[in-house]
Amino acid sequence: MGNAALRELAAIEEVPFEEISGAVVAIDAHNWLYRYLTTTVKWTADGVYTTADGTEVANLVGVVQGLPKFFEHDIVPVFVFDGVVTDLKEAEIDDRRAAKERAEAEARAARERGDRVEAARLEARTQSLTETIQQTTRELLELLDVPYIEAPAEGEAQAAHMAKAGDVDYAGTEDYDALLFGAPLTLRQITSKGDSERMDLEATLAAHELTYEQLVDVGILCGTDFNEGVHGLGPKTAVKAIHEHGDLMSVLDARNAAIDDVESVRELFLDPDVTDDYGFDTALSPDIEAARTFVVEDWEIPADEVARGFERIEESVTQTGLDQWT
DNA sequence: CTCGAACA
DNA sequence: TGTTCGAGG
Repeated sequence: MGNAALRELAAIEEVPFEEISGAVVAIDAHNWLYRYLTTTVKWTADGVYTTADGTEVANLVGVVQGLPKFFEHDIVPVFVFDGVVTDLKEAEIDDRRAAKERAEAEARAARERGDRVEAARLEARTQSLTETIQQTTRELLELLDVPYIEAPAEGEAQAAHMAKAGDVDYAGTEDYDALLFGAPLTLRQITSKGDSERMDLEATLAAHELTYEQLVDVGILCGTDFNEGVHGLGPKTAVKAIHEHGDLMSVLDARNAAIDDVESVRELFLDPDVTDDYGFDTALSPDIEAARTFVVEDWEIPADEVARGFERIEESVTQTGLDQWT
């Protein structure tokens, strides 16, 4: 869909990790877990990260391997979990569910004709963030004393809100929607090896001579997770149209186009369901032994899969002294 | 989401 | 030149 259109418009700059040392980042937990699981941990079909009763907990490996990245650069993550799913997102979720079911059927077929490699490849696409995955992630974060909060609705919106309020320095997500939710600064690619990317809302607005409200309108015209965009409108044309007509409604009128629930979608970005009722401590004192027991004994993850991760966490505690962050 | 190819 | 579409992660 048209979400990537925003990349074309966004003011993005690479930043070395040294430059963001000491930053507090509100991490979109869903986005982070998903990215980590698909790129680094490789959700597998062979059951390595599955308990005897068949529960998939690859997330625990992801968390243990992913946290050192923050610790080693003195970055404090505050994980933000999603709350209730917006009705408007249901269409998108239906699409994903359909894709997942298709992949499951294809995987079954591949397995039946004896193509194990193909079956494994397809099964990797059928994974989703289960309740267990989210809950065990919370429990592990608690043991490691890493702060997390619950969003009333979209985690993305809540992270943006915290950044806007100045309670964190950045929203952390791959999703360009962060811009539409009004996050002043967003960090992207915090999981990957190389430099991270900083996305700047003010600079984006300035570069295209748009107000924040107009940028939201441009995003909606191109399409978001919450609405289908207008056919034929990509980033360039949408900006041109907003300049010409002023706002979303005028553009739709002029082109004789319509978007389902436009007002609700706009409202969702401009006045999202978020809370100010959060608090977190950035001084961390992780209980590494308890965390290791939780992962290895309670959830049956092979000890060597997480050994290096825990080692790195331990090293950052003793070397930089996590509990000295305040 | 990202990339690359096809297409007005 | 900008948008769409499909495959892969």
